[in-house]
Amino acid sequence: MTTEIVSLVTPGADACGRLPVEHGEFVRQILDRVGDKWSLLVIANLHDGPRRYTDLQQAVTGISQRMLTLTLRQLGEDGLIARTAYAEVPPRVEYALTPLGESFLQVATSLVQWASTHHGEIREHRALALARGGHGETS
Amino acid sequence: MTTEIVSLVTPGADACGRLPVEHGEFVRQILDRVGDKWSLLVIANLHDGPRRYTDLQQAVTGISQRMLTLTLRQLGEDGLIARTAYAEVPPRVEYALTPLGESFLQVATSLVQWASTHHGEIREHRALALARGGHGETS
DNA sequence: CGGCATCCGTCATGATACTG
DNA sequence: CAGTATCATGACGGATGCCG
Repeated sequence: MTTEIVSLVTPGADACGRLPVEHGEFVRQILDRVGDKWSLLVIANLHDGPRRYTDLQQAVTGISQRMLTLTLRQLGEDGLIARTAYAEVPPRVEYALTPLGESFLQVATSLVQWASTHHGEIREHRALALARGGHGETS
Repeated sequence: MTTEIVSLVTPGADACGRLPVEHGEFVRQILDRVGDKWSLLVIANLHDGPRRYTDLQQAVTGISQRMLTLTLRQLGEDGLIARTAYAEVPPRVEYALTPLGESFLQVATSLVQWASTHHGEIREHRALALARGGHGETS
């Protein structure tokens, strides 16, 4: 829905078992999911266990109903989370991580940890780059 | 430049060492980099060693000069890649992964591998979801 | 060759309002 | 409480053309 990949990388760029870039097609699909603004946050907030719609909305803070609903639906369609609706008087719906979702959470976690570890370096680099070419040139 | 985070998640959602969601701020910054359309692909194409501008443009296939330049600059500012310009008659510029960039590549690789492993499941789920709610509802 | 600037279309995102 | 529908916007990305 969001993208329509074609080839992405040179068709002859394989022969290295380290990063199967040729599979860019589905890598991009996954990336479009993680890369979007909320998916990862929603998943992260599910690591504790099932959570309700409103509950999530507050947990993620800045998310709108629209985006929460959309993200939840996408994640559900991808099989990363499961939706359970209870036919009670006050409607209650819970979302939980599926096994697939949990396996993804681990990958996501390593990403987050990398970010935690290196964001300092990155910020330094950014500041440095900004100081140099951001306004005064090299002169 | 792309986003202006504020809080992202509930300020009281810590106490769990597994996913420091409270750090969503810089996680999002990283995510905005990986999540964009090309960064990961460019980085992946650099795992081999230094590469030239035009070289990269062909390697990534669908990328435009604009996006390649932009991506390269971003990555450079973040300290993930290094730019080396040779003052030769035919101008030559090479881009290479920095140690930071290589450490990131490892994380990216695990993400790609997860994608490789589970894209099948995801596609199944998607097809299933599509078949059910895509047009006919639940009877 | 390598790179930047501009115009422009698209689409994801967010705000708001309404329904079951 | 949970979710949908509509509208507006602004970021993102692509094409083109010019400069070092």
